[in-house]
Parts: sequence; C-alpha cells; structure tokens
Amino acid sequence: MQIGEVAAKAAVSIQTLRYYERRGLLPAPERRTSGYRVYSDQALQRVRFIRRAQDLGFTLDEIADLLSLWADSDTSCTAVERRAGAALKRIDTKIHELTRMRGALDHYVAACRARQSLEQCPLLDVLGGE
Amino acid sequence: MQIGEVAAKAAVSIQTLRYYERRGLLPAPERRTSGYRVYSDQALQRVRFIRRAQDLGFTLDEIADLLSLWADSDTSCTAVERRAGAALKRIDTKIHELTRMRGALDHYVAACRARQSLEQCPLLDVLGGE
DNA sequence: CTTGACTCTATAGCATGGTATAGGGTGTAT
DNA sequence: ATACACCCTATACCATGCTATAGAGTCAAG
Repeated sequence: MQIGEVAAKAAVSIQTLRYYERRGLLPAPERRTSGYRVYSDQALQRVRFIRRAQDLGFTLDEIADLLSLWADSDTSCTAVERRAGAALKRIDTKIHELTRMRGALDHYVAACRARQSLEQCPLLDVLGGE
Repeated sequence: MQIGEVAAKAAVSIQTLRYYERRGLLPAPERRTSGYRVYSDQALQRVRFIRRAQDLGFTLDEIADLLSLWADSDTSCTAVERRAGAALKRIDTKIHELTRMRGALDHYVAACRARQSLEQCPLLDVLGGE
C-alpha cells in the first residue's frame, strides 16, 4: 500500500500519516526506489490503534507510550491499566471543571431571566462586580 | 497604577496584560512621558471581568464580544443571554464527549481487570482489534 | 510522449492563550 | 552616582494536533 491508500482506509489525511511518523508514532516505512513510502497491513492497524486511542481520550504522547507497551507482548496488563487510569483521571477532572462552569453560567442566565425590568443585567454585573 | 500593580491585583502576568491589549480586550492605556502604561481602576475591573468570564468558559473572542456589549449600557440583557447560551451549548457538548470517552475507557479497564490470566490484555485488544 | 494523479521534502501556518528572551530605558533610594 | 526594581518593544517560542503551500519528482494509462 502506498500512503494515499492507508490514509483513505484509516480515514486520516496523508499529512497526518507523515506527521505521525515524525512524531514517532509510526515506524519509518519501507521505501520504493522512487522514495515512495510502502506500508504493510500492520502499519494500517497501527494507525487505527492511534485513532481509537484518541477517541478514548489519550493524547498522542500517551499513545506513543501505549504503542511501546503494545510492541512488547510480555507487558503486563497492569502497565496498560495504569496508563488508562491516568487518562481516566484527566477526563474526570475536565468533566468536573466543565460541570462547575456550566452550573455557574446557568445560574447567572437564570438570574438574568428572573430580573426586574429596571435592574441591570445580572450576568454582566456578576462578571464586572464585587 | 502601573502595569505591575494591575497584574498583581488581577493575578495575571504583565505579559498577559500586554497580550490582552494586543488582542483588543483592553483599550490602549494612557502613557507617562517615559512610555510607562498608566491604568485606571476601570481597567483593573475590566481585567477582572475577563478572568471571571474565562472561569465561566468563555473564550477570549467571546469575551471581547461581551465587553463591547458591556460598554454599551443600552444593550438588552437578551443579547448577553444569547452569548451565554452559546457558551453553555459548547460546554455541554464537551461534557457529553468526555462522558462518552469516560464510559468507553472505563468499560475496557473493567474488562481488563476481569480477564482470565491467560488472555491477552483486553484494553490493548480493543484498541488494536476489529 | 504527454497528461494527470500520485508522491516527495521542507517550511510555514492555524487555533488557543499565553510565556520567554534579548536588549534597552526609567525611577527612586541611598 | 550607582544599584536595583521596574518598565518598554520586538520577536520568538510553548503545547496540541494537525493543515497548507511551494516546488519538484514518479507512475500508469492512452
């Protein structure tokens, strides 16, 4: 397979594949004499792995780490779990932060709706006030 | 007040203040003959407004928009509400996305824990498989 | 043999919200 | 008068995950 085919099959752009290679997420592939990259099915699997891991909230750095574990089949599942735990924690933190923001914003929007007509906008007030 | 004092009082860095000015979030302040920026209390209020709005999940672009509303005291509260609604929507979308990721990741971590000792790691399998 | 689709490298740019650095001037206390 | 904290501009850089462009070479079909 050449790069365009892999890109199509994995639903990523060609530039993204070359970017992953630069980032060390994909091994440097074989080349034709012309310099064209030649990919194996394994490489395609690896790209799909990367995309799935991104869907699960891993960063590219974390994925590089996971891939190195994956390469070593002796790796204990525990090591993988530890990484997943870190990702979970990060996701939870983000959810809590956003939930807090949501609550606060919602509160002021409600106050805004409930205001008496002559009052100042409570939403702008809370931002500006204190 | 000069820039360092405003920075300290608003708990932002000096560079950040100059950055806000470049971004158009703060009006260009008066200058001493030396070129030193001189800020009013109003300017400090404005910086605090920016920070609070960021805490509520507004982007700097949205905040610039809010500030322009704020400046015009005739602005209807409705206009402010509309902006807040957009921010709420964005926050909700992010929360849902993260919740989905969390669920999927959690599921695989559980599968990983429940596996029989001889099985392959289910977490890596699900990432690589299919 | 030419056309067109495909590939290559290198470099720069996007969005976001800043931070860091170099090289200089200012203000005040001692 | 000199030390030291403070300020100035301009420019580049950080992380993150790409995308875009220029300028050139390659491959297969007609």
